[in-house]
Order: sequence, then C-alpha cells, then structure tokens
Amino acid sequence: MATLADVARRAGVSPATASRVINGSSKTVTEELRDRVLRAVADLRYVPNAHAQLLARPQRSVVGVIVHDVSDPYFAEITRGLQRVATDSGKLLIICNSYRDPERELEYVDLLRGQQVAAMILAGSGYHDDSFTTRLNEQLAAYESTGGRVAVIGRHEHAGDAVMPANENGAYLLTRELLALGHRRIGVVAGPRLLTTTTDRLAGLRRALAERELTLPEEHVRYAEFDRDSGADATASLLDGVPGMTAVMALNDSMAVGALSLLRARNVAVPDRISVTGFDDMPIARDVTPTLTTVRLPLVEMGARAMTLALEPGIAGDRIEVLDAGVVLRDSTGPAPA
Amino acid sequence: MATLADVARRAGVSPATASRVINGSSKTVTEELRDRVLRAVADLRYVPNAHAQLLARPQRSVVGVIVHDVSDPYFAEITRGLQRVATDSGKLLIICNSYRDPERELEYVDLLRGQQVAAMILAGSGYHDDSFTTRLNEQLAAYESTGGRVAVIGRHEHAGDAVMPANENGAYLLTRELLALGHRRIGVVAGPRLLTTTTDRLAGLRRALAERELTLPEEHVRYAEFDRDSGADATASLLDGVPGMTAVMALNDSMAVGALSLLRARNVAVPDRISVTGFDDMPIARDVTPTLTTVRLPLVEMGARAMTLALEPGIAGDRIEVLDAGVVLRDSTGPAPA
DNA sequence: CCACCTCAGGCAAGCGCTTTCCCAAGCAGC
DNA sequence: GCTGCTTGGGAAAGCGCTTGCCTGAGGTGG
Repeated sequence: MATLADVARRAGVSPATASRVINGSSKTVTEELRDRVLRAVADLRYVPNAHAQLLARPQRSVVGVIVHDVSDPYFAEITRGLQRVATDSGKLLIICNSYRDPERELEYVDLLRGQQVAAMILAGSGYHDDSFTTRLNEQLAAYESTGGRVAVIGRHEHAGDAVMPANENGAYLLTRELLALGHRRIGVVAGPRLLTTTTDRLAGLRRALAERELTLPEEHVRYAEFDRDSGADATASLLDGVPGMTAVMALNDSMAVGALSLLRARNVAVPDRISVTGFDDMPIARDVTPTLTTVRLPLVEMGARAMTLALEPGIAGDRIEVLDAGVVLRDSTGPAPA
Repeated sequence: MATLADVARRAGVSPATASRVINGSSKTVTEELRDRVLRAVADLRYVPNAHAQLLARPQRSVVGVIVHDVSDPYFAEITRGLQRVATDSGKLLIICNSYRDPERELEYVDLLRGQQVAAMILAGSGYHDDSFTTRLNEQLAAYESTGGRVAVIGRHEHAGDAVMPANENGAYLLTRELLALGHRRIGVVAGPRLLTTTTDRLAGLRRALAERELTLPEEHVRYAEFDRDSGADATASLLDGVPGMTAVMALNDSMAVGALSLLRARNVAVPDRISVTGFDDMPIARDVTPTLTTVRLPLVEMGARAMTLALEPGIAGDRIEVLDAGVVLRDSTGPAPA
C-alpha cells in the first residue's frame, strides 16, 4: 500500500507538502508542486490511510448505529432515514445488528467507542432488565463523558436525546377503532415480554379498554417473537384458546401477516369472522389480502430526526421528540359479527 | 478518552506491560501486575483506540460490503449471509449503499481502501457501462495488488472470485413453465436497461422462447426501476399496449407485487385472465394474493459463500460459484385463457 | 543598500498503540 | 562462589499521518 511518504518521494517534496495539497490545507502551495503531488497520487493510486488520519487529526467522521436487525423492514426504514442525514453531513455509517441480544449490544457499544465514532444511535425497543440497563447506561455515560453523542430511538431507559414513536397512543387509537366496530373479545399477538415496545403497545390497548371499563385478561395475550411465523403460531393458539374471539391485534405487521396466513389456512374469513390489525404500516401491509389495518409510524422520519439530534452541535440535552402515530384503516377490519 | 498510558500510570506499570495484559500477549505477566492493570482498565472504562491499534499492528479485521440498498429485501437476505460468516470469523462489517449510482460505488471502493479493510464484497447487478467498468476494475486491482481481497456477487465485469445467481437459467426455466401453460403473448416488466441482471434474465427468457421458435418483440418489454410502484406503472403500460397478453413476467418480486396490485385495481383476474410471475422468491411472495409464482434464488447462501471466498486464505483466484435457481410454482400462474 | 516582512516549504513532534530488543534479577549447575 | 541461563518488565522505535513552528529566499520600503 502506497503511503504519503511514497507520494512525497515520487513528487520530490516533503510529506508535509504532500499532505497539504492532498487535503486542501489553508497553506498555499505553488502550482508546480501541487501538480507534481497530484500526479504522484494518481500514479500510485494513493488513498490516505483513514486510521492514521484519524489518529493524527481527531476529527471523527463515522457514526455507529446499533439496531436489532437491518434486514427487518422496520429497521430498514429507520436506517434509510439515518443514512440520508448522515450522508448529507458527510458521515459514514457503521451498522451493527444486535439480533435482540443485550450482551451483543453492550459489546457493540464498546466496539464503536473504540472506533472513535462521532455519535451512536441505538434504535429499537429497550429491554425490561435493570441490570442490563444499568450497564448500558454506564457504558454510554463513559462514552458521552469524552465528548461522544448518543441518540436513541424508541427506548426510554436512556436519559438524553431521544426520538420516540407513539407506541402507547397508536395502540390506544387502534383499539378505539376496534371497540367502535363492536369488538369485545380481542386476542393479542404480542411481541417478546421483555421489550418495552411490547409493553407500551399493550398499555395503550389497556387504556382504551379501561375507558369502556373493560380489561384484557392475560389469557387473551400470546407473547411471541416479532416475526411472521411466530405470529401465525400465536394466532393458532389464540384461536384454540379464546372462544368467541372476534379480533386479533398483532403488535407488528409481520406477525399480522402471519395471522392472516394462518386464518386463511384455517378458512376463517377476515374480516367477516375475525378482524386483524397490525402495527408499523410496513410496505407489505397494502399488498396482503385483505389489505391490513395498522398503525402508521413515520419510520424514515424517526431515523432522520435521531441522526439530526445526534449530529447537531451544541450541548446534547434531554431533547425528546415524540413522533405521532395514526391509524390506517384498510380491509382487514370490519364490524364484529353478531 | 482514557489512553493506554493513563491505564499504565494508574496501575503503576509501563505501557508495554499494560498492552500485554490487555490483549493477552504471549509474554507472561505476574498475577499481581495483571490484576492492577485490569483494575485500572475497569476504573477508567478504558477501551483501546481501534485506529491506533490498526496502525501499530496491521491486522485488518473489518470487511467492506457495497450493495445497492440494504433495505431492499434482496440485499437484506444477501447481507444476512455475509454477516453470519463475517461474525463467525470475528470480522466487523461496514455496509455501504450505492443506491445504484456507479459514481458512489467508485467512491466507496476508495473509502474502504482507506479503511484498510481485509476484504471487499460487491453485491448486486453490474452495469453495462464500459468506462465505469474499466475504472472500477482499476481501483479494485490497485486494492488487490496490496493484498486486498475482493469477491463479487452477481456481476461478471470483474475477474476474480465471484458468486453468481443463475439469472439466465432461472428465467429460462420459468419461461418454459409459462410456455407449457400455453402462454404465447408474454409481457415483460424488466428492470433498468443498464443492469446486467436485467439482460441476463431477458436472455434466459429469450432462450426458452427460441426453443419454440418464438421471439420477444421489443414492444412487449417495459424497462422500469426494480420497485413495486414502477412495476405497477409498467404493467399498466403493458396492459394498454399489448392486446391479447396472457402473462406478465416481472423480473423481480417487488415489481410483480406492483403488477398484482395494479391488476386487482383494474379488476383483471389473476391467474384466470393474466398470469403473473416474479423473480427472487422474497418472503412477500407467499403472502400476497394470489401467492406468487417466482424463481427462488439462494440469497443467504450466496452471501455466505461470497464472504467465505473473500476470507479464505490462500491465493484468491478466479473461483466462480454458480448457485442454481429453481422455479416455485404458486397461485399466480395458470393456463392461458383460450 | 540594508533591515524587515512575507510566504512557500521542510522539520519534527506527536496522535495511541504494539513489539522488538535489552536489562536486571533470580536461579541452577559446577 | 562464579558462570550462564531463564524470565518478567521497561525503553523506545515505529505504524502513516497532520500541523505548529522554523528557515531561507525573495520582495519591499526607508
């Protein structure tokens, strides 16, 4: 690999001069030397060693992102928003998948710290796990105490800049729609118990029920993984365990798609016999049959806002932005059968 | 940010000793000093500066990946395969989205070179653009000449290790199915003209037609972007422009989903009046209605193989692995109407 | 004509780490 | 008791780059 010294030698100048023309320093360099250096760079196909540069000039230009899984459409959308803003500010993104493993998340925080990232974005649900939360906060605090910036998306366990989706309120609004349609026995296909996303959405649901002096029996809830096949399994279990159920509320769209697929396999008419709802309004929601009633979350926007918070100069405070959710009524919901 | 020197000072040892205990050098260190160092590390929440480490010990541990867009399910699957193998080898991944912009692709190659990555993986269709191809190959050659490893997925323009999906053959097999069902007037929703993926798939289609002494008139092809809405638009255009068409072959699943959605909007029965096929067998293919006939590509496997090739020690040769494609018949295809 | 200023360009320090080499102390063997 | 080994620990060089500071040449003004 060619080094700056090689370039300088070939151009017959000092490394200092070469460095100056290569990254346009304020110091002026004669036209002639500049040309010689540029030619040497081209001849040698020289590319500066980014690590050496970072060491010499502590000017951080990469941002770390920790998500559960980029290939999950939910995070793919968020990441798109993050990317856009990062690219606009000339930052490179390092994306890390924790696969919902808290330990791995902790590892990644240190890894990114070692990479001297300008900022870290943690996206995705938090965990109900105090010991983990404490450790995470310690590590983040250590990072922030040396000038690092942190922004989180959708997790309340970390004090600081945050972008929050209206999980609670979205579920509340959606439940009200279901209640208005006459549904009373609602089965819930929930996500993992430990995720705050799950509990937040359940809380909204319960609030809407409480307004009508209804409650959600624990037997009407199935906790599953946030994916399609788990959604199908949970739905099967609800079907067998909750007689008279007229609606299935899945706490994300992937699980709702699984629910639809299972109901079709069992020849249960949707929405005539059972209504189904999702959450997140993934692109797929409008392509399944029947099209899926769900809650729209401005995911790209959330990503963009979070990156903006993290990159914004000035003191990183406790800025919390809640982005609102709205119900999208489609064909998978209808009046409860008599 | 605490440095090794800080740790050493606090532990009352030399930086050399601290370094040795921190990354388990072969040299032995007394129990007592080791403890002191470890305690200092914990107290200071010390994390080694990865850049300094890379400079001092040129042991590359990150791999660069350039894809068109990770949030596209096609690449999400490939990336999942890449990730798995990379993680198993203790490599960190830097994922770069080129958004199908050749210039950006070029920039990323240099950027990754500057990052001293151990290997680069370029995934996604190549371009029919000689000037670009030449420049790309030059840059890659420069990288490889200094010990860098390159593997490509699905692009033939670069000599070296490659994993190729059977685009041509997959399209061939799929077309044969359509022909067997009696379809003769087939409309094609193609991807961008400049992508080799598009031309490869068209080539397979033409080969199957040629076997029956049929040809594909250029008016039956619509070139569009590889996404849902473009697929819908192209289908609309085919519907209006190709009277008597009995099948729509979309060259990827997203576009096929768009086609289905448009046909439903226009009340055209699928597959009774028009059959629809996709390509790639994305997860969504089994969740749309009717479920989508498509070509299955082993995407995760392709990613895994590519990473293995890139990481495998020994001379990187011109190993080319072609992973085969298979037709998946579902409900969106049926006999051509009389 | 000389002192002084300006400015292009080079020297060298230093970023945080690893690792080779060397030193000193402890030990065994004769 | 001396030589000669082993062994733990430190000094220092160096990875590739940036940049403050210095130098020397040329230009200006008195």
